[in-house]
Amino acid sequence: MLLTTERSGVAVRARLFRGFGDPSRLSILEALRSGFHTVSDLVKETDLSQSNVSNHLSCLRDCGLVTAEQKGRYMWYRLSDERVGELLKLAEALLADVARGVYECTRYDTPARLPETSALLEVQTNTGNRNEAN
Amino acid sequence: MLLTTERSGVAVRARLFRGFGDPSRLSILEALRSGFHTVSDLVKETDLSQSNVSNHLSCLRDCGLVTAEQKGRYMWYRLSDERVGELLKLAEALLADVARGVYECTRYDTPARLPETSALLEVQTNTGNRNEAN
DNA sequence: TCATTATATCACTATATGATGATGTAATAC
DNA sequence: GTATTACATCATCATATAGTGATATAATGA
Repeated sequence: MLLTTERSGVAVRARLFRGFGDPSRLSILEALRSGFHTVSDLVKETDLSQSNVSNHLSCLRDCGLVTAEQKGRYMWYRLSDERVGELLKLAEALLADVARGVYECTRYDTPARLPETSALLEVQTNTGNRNEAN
Repeated sequence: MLLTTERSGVAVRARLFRGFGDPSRLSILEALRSGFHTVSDLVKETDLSQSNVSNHLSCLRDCGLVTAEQKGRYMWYRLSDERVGELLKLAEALLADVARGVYECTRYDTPARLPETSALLEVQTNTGNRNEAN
């Protein structure tokens, strides 16, 4: 039973989106859009530490977003499917139009984040409530 | 300065993807694919608590993924852009093919999750390393 | 008016998640 | 052989995030 999109597909798809939902991983994916990269390539391009990149790659591989192939002592990574690139592109386009929304984002008190990149990025993701509506 | 996709766009886009990257929010977005819904509609359809739904909606609105309009004492929510639906669809299609990847996922020790939905969903997202490569 | 319905807000708490640094392990180079 | 390079793994810790329950608010209905 290969759970694809039906039952409990929501949780799996959420996982998939999470793959894209981190700045470090997104940087890696962006880098891979231009083709094969080794881990050290990615370390250079993203300015992340080697273990950090490796761990994220491991996660991305688990999610099925990238695939790897060993050649000598190098591991060559690439996007697993062109639709990964399409998703990135589509999100880009979407963002260009809903940017105002993201722009305005500052829910609650903005729990403090990178001082430089910050401010505009504070799209809080919090939740809460009661269910008396039953 | 309306940061769209250029500088620091990675962080913003990651935020956008995070909007999709949670099972509860994804359920809400899925429900909204079929059109306008009130909060109470969504509470029924998703089995989440009212405050939970409201908080997630607040987050989704901040991300620009949904928009709302008040009519009387009801708030009518809908997807803000058809590309939101397209992203959901594309991810669905992608998942159908990379499902094997997600299927196999169990990184580290699988920190315990929903006993029923579980197992297959365990796409761990951890990271780590050292950077001596400098 | 008061009750009820529909929704939002928020403090609080438990858990998930990301980054780091240390270390393991192959593959090549010398 | 030893050294070095390329990468993976993992424990640890700090922070982000989601859910809950209580409460606020606004709109309608009686």
